[in-house]
Amino acid sequence: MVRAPCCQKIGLNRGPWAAEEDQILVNHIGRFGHGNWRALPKQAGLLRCGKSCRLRWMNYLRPDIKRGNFTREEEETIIRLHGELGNRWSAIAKNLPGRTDNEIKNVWHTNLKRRVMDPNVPLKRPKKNKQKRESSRALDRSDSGFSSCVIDSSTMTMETSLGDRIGSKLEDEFNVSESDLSMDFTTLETRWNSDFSSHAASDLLTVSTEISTCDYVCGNEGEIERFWSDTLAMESTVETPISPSYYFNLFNSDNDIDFWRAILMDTERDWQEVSQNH
DNA sequence: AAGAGCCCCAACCGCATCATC
DNA sequence: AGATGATGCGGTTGGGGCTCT
Repeated sequence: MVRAPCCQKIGLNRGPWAAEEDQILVNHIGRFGHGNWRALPKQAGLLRCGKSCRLRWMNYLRPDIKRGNFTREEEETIIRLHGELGNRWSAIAKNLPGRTDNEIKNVWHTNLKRRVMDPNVPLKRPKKNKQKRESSRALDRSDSGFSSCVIDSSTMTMETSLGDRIGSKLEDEFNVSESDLSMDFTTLETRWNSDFSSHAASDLLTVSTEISTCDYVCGNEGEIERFWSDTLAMESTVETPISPSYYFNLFNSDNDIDFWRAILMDTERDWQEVSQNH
């Protein structure tokens, strides 16, 4: 019996994903999840096969994927597990959080295999920050430069020019004083409940977008900014359930693009719920 | 500077397995 | 229990970027 193709391929896009397609897929999964891959592309308005969407999400767009070079420990884990499990890449990937089976398979074939066969063989040319394909850079997380954020999240005290910039934004638009920005979290929560929570979603997101895209936080000027300005350029006049913990965790120095994506997805979900209730 | 060859990795393909009816 | 559809998995490919000559 000949199995029918997983989808009607005539007229569907193939090959590298465009930034717009990535964004559509991320937005759609953020809103509705991915219960049915076969139906997803049609629902999302993507000219892609469901299988292709799944692969793109699982191997690249999923929020919990770790990018960048494999550490020595990860490589040793792969070598050890490959010795135990063989080419069961997905099983190996389960032991390496944030790494995909495809990525592990690639690193095995391109680097680790020859090291195992002959430990004296030198490593292949060291990986540099080589330019990736344009499409693959659409939502690239590996070079977002978020680590340069230096807010002290334990005390919520703003210490740098980033603080000045965001601080003035908060002062101007939310009537938040400098002393507010140095409050401990409990005080801040109280203050939020009494004063800040009446702001509309669009106002809050204007600030969070500015924070996420300002050059202090985003070293890779342009891409993330585009992503967020495009994605968040939606109107909302309703109040949202964005909580102070959410909002002020924006200042955590460990935040990266995954964090911002999670914010986006949750916010969109919240908007959906709020809109439905109106 | 240019081009040939190599390397890397995202994406594809086909088969296996699981889920549902 | 078997048919059918959906998803997962591993092997492979193709093209862009990098290095070498």
